[in-house]
Amino acid sequence: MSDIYARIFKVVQQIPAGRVCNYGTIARFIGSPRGSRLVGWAMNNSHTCDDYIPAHRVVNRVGMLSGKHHFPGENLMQQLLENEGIVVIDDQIQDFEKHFWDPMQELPEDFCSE
DNA sequence: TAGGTGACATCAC
DNA sequence: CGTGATGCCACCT
Repeated sequence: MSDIYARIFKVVQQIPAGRVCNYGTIARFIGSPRGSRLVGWAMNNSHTCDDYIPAHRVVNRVGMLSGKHHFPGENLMQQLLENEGIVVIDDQIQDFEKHFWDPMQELPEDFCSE
């Protein structure tokens, strides 16, 4: 597994329940400001990681469940989020800004340097 | 080796 | 303010 994956998974795993984050922010935090697509790609391959990756807490910049179709079932992603207290309507997270979790602010500066 | 793809983001019109 | 086009990085065929 590439080191960048380790960083992505590591950061995603730090997202607390009831919080969400977007691809761009994570991409910047791990050192690939333009690699937002890599984060999504990593989520798609999150199953390759032995640890559990709460990929449902990672959405696009507007808080839309762009990747719900990649989860098993019809609306598992939405169910998981709602189960954590997040209101989701029509694949759109309500009050996204309030639930937003910023790794730059919540994690130590050197977290990505490990 | 080269070309195409993707759970995005951003700029231009 | 909405839609379209381009850039990005790593991976796969």
